[in-house]
Amino acid sequence: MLKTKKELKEKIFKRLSPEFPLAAEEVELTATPDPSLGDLALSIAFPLAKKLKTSPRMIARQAVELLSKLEGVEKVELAGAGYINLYLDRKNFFKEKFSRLKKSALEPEESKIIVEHTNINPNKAAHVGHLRNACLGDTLVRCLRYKGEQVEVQNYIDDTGVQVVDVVFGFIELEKKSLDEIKRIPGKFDYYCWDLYTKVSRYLAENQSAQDRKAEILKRIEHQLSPEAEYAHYISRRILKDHLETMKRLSISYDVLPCESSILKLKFWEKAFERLKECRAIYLSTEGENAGCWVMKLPDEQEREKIIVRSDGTVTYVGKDIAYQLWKFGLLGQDFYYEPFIHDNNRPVWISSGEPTSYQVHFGAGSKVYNVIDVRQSYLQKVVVQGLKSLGYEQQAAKSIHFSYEMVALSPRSLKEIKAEISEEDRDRTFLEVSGRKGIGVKADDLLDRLEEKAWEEVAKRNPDLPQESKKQIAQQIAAGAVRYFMLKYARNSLIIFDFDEALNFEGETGPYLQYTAVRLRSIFRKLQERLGCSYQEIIKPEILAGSYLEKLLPEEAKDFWELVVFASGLDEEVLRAIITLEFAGLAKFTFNLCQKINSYYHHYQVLSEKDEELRNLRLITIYFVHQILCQALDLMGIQVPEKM
RNA sequence: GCGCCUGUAGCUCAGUAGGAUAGAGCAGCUGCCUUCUAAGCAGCGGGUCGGGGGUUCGAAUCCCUCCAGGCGCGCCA
Repeated sequence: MLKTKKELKEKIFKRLSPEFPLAAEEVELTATPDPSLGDLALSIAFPLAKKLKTSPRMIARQAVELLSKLEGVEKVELAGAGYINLYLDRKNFFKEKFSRLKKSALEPEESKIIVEHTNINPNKAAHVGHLRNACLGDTLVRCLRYKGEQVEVQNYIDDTGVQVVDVVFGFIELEKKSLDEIKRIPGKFDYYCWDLYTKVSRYLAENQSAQDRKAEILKRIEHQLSPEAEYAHYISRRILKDHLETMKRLSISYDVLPCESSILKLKFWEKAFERLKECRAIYLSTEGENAGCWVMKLPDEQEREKIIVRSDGTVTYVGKDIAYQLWKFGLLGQDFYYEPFIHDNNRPVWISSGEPTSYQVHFGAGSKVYNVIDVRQSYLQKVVVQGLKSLGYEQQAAKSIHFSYEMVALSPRSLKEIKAEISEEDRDRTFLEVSGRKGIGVKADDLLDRLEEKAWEEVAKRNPDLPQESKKQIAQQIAAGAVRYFMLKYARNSLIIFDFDEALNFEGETGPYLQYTAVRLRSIFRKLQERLGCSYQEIIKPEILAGSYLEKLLPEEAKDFWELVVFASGLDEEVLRAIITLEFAGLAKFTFNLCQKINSYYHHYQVLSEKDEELRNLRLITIYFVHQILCQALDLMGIQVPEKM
């Protein structure tokens, strides 16, 4: 539809501009409120009427005449107070759209786009909040690739930060475990550390004196001293592997894992620091409470200074982030070293190293960067962008996009289910923020396990004869589809108050409903082979569309057919809109509505039992068309289509 | 205190670079399985779009104001 609209707009402008004071970008084609009013609406008469001091209907009447016999348009009509409605040439439209199936009308604009997402501290298991981040990030990646962009997916690993230090502290000081003993801990290590981290947080809050010992461990890890650094390295790597396993369950993968330890080792910050000092982006505060710190000022926020380097000379998190952002744009003049960390579908996932390796691979140096981080870090992301601006990198600053989204919180019911211990002050709240520190959160794998269990039962009920292995695989696909749709269906500004009943629902506007729709469409083609002995490839050929098939349809079916085709053709527009607004709820809703329409369509119009062969084939081709687009949309959201359900 | 965000059906949410009659899902109630999978389809009921003012041909959408809620503003990450 994107292509059709673009071509039409140009033609319309050509016809109207000699007669009316009109700019090309003022020609807007929108959907009509009702398909019976035509396919596309032009509301240009309203602003023109104002300019020319006449009535919109007068303008519209004149425009309708000027637009007669437009190529690709069957009829132009005046409607309402002054709308100009266009009826598309159905036969040619469908023919063209069918021949362009699987071809995106979108075009790439960047040389290389970097998307950073997931970024879970490697000291505990992933929870539902992390799932939202990863699902949004991965969907963005898929949409950008569909648009034709070259995309590099990064997952930043804060392997030397205080959260990892807390767990190291727990193993050394509370559990008194040697590294070998830690290595022998069986089972899910991220779960083990989830509990330990909560214990440590409580212990540190109650024992102020332990803070010094923790600070010492932090220093020793930053300076790569034994044995603390080995602890941190082992723990973070093992948990990272667990995280990657969790994400794999959702078909989410990465190209490269840049680590904070490498940034420290290769002195990325020192380099950035020199530059920031040189161009006076930051300055040494000499008086007031920030005396002795290097600080940055945000131009529009007069009062506040942001501390970048502490008075003891250590750099803050945001400082390191500026250096990291410079590297992402290839502005640091230096790269990490890399080695393969794991293999995902025979493709290496690379991890950064501070030491030279034998691998000649390079990452970073993007022309546009998306950082998928929740809304609470908006201020810090602004500081990072300001850093780039101050260094004179205006263009890169403009292409540093903070993809922000609201957090996931837990409903009182969910809190009860996970048996969370809730403090007195939190008791009256209608929801509670996920907190790794307090151990309050729904672990990603727990949620996926519960979904899989439920899906398995449903599959077994319906398809008892399937082999165990198939049932398991289908259950996994359904569980993943449920999670991914759940995370996308809310607008990113909307706080998700997580509730098990809602997340575990497979009916209505859910991932499994979409999957079920695709599975059933697919089974029509399978049954075609089984019952009638012919494959759909024999029937669905482009030549068929050259015939006079559409004329065979009775008015009611013609209307339903056409509405379906026009709607399905909107995918490209929907994807482009999603990329521009960074909003995937619309794409999710579009796919859901497409499913509703196709479900309704083939309930009304039987396919295989239709005696009239031409009619049957036309229905088949319609269903094929929609099925293709549906599968594309599902793929963009990372939702797989099971063989059976 | 300052900044950002949110308020739409009983519940959860779409719809906001102004556009034709405000939409879904869940929950409730009616029908439809000897039929391409009932994880489905068809239908019914349900609304002062937080309140008030303004801008105009037209406002859920833009502006002002008030009310309610959330988040952020650390020499934490």
